[in-house]
Amino acid sequence: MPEGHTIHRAARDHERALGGQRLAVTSPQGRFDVEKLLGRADRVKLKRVEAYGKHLFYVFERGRTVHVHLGLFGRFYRRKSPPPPPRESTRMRLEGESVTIDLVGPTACELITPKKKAEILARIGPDPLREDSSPQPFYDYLARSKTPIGAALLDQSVVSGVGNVYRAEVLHLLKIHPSTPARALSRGGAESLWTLLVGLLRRGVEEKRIVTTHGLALAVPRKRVPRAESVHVYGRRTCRSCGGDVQRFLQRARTAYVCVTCQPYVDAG
DNA sequence: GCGGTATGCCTAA
DNA sequence: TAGGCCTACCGCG
Repeated sequence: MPEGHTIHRAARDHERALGGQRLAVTSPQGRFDVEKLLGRADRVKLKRVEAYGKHLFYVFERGRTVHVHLGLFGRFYRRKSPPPPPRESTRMRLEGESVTIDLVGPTACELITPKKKAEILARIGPDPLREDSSPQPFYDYLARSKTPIGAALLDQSVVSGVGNVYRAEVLHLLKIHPSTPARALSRGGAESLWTLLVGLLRRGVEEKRIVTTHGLALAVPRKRVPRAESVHVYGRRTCRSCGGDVQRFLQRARTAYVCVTCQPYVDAG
C-alpha cells in the first residue's frame, strides 16, 4: 500500500479522527517507547498530522513529534473505540474517543527532535501532493542528470512520494522507457511528468489505492475500477493498453515494468 | 507449514 | 550491489 497517496490519506484520516483529542498511546509490541512521549501522563493531545513524501509526523502538544515511515510492510488498521485486543505485532496504538489506529510493521516509529525533523525534510525532494512544493528542483535535476528517469523517480531526494507502481505507470502513460536518461526529457516533458504525478497521486488519495486507468480527470463520481483494470503495466505480463508483452528488469533494485511497444527505448543521445 | 513475494530504504563493502 | 530489516498473505502440497 505505501506510496505517497497512502501516507497523505492517513494524515488526513488520522487528523480528522483523532486531532484535538487526548489519546491513550500504547505499544503492545513494546518497540515504541511510549514513556518518552507520555512522560508521567496517561494521555497526550494530538494537534495535527503532517505528510511529506512517504513520511508522517504526528504532532502532539508541546511540539512532541512522532515520525512514522511505513517502509515496505507497514500498515495502519482502523478500529472503533474501545478497540479489540491488539495483535502482538502492533508497534503503536493511538486510542481516541471513537476511533483507534493501530500501526503494524513500520520501518520507523519514533519520537524525534525538531532537528531530526528538519533533517528529514531537507533530504527529500518536492512532493507532488503538497501545495507548498515547487517542482523547480525536480526540473533542475532532470535537466542535468544522466540518471535513467526510472531510477530518478524512485529517488526520494529528487521527488518524494513516488514508488514503484507510480514509476511504472507514469512512464507508461507518457510513453517513456525507464532507461531514458533524465536529461533527454524536454522541459515540457518534465512538466508533463510532474503534472501527471500530481493528478495520479491525488486520485490515489481519493480512491485510497492506485488507479491510473479509465481517464485521468478527477471527475467527481466515478465507477469503482476493478482491481484487474487499475493499472497499465505494473505487475502485469501484458499491457492493458495494447496487449503487448510487458518486460521486467531491475532498476534501482526494484522491478521495472515496461511495455516495449508503447514505450520503445529512444536513444536521444 | 513453508517459501516466495511485496507499493521501501538503509548500510556495509 | 548485496544483505538486512519489517509483516502479511498467498499458493503450494
